[in-house]
Amino acid sequence: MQLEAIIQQFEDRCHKLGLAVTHQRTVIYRELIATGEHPTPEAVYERVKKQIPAVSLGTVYKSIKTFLDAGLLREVSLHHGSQRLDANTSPHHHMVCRQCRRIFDVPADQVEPAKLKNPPETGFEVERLSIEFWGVCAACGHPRNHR
Amino acid sequence: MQLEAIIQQFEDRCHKLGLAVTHQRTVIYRELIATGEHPTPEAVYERVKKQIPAVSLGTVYKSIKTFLDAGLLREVSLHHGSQRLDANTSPHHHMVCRQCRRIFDVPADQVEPAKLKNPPETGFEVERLSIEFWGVCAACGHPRNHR
DNA sequence: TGACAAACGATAACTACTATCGTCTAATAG
DNA sequence: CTATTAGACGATAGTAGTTATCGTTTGTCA
Repeated sequence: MQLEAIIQQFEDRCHKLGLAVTHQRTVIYRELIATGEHPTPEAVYERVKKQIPAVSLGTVYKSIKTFLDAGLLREVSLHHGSQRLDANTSPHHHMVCRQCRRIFDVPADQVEPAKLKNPPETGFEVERLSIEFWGVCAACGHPRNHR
Repeated sequence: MQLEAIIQQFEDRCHKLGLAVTHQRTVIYRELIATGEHPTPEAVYERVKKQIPAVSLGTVYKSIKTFLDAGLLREVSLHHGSQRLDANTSPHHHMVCRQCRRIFDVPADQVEPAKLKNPPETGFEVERLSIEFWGVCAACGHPRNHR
């Protein structure tokens, strides 16, 4: 899809969600789409600042949070913030609650193993893989507003 | 394996690695093993403090870093620290370099999909899954000291 | 076009983590 | 079983990443 069509869709979704379509939000969203990478908020801020020199870092953070809540954007990982340690030496994967961020072990033999069909020709040397089942744990219930 | 046998093994590995076996390290490691969860360094500190009230938070952080470097411990995720954003709406997974932490997309159709053999009876509602291939990217080379 | 809710920028505050430094202790060599 | 010493410790200051507060500005809708 063309970038401008994506921006159009973004504006429509904002209207539907009752979110004001501001110049800042549009530029921030455009930069998030335009970069093929997985930027940090700081990196987004640097890109946006080139177009809106007066933009505030707080605004970038607030906009990102708004987009995440609205489902316009995803996080690569649910674990940023604080480090989580794993001393379990037996092969296992994880279930992660997206609300309370609790982590539950899933023994490896309960999982149909994933693998790359075509080993990548990028020179990337895969050493191990980590499978995470994202969802909502029993304690947090099963609300409908998915991210 | 019994807890005390694991501690014994821990002390042997410390000696082999040239790491001093201190009371603090032993208690920290024991608490990491004893908790079935995936604690934050802060949570480990709280547990250790009950046994060594004078322990410093810095020591807990330093010990954890030492254990990670030595391969005595793993991180649940390579992404703690700063948030990483994902505006790519097409189904995909990730390859993550454990050195430079760069993230590369892997289209979902290149991956043999994983799934839970026995849907968990824990009340955990799985919404989506995230597969990460951990390794070393071409730019970082392929050193031998794996984590 | 005017009213108002909400978004903005500036700034302070907070959490998670790392570095520094003087003291203490585990490892070792005698 | 001591003496020596590298390195591990606790206290504390500093940094990075993020969130909260507040007065001003702006997008939305009547």
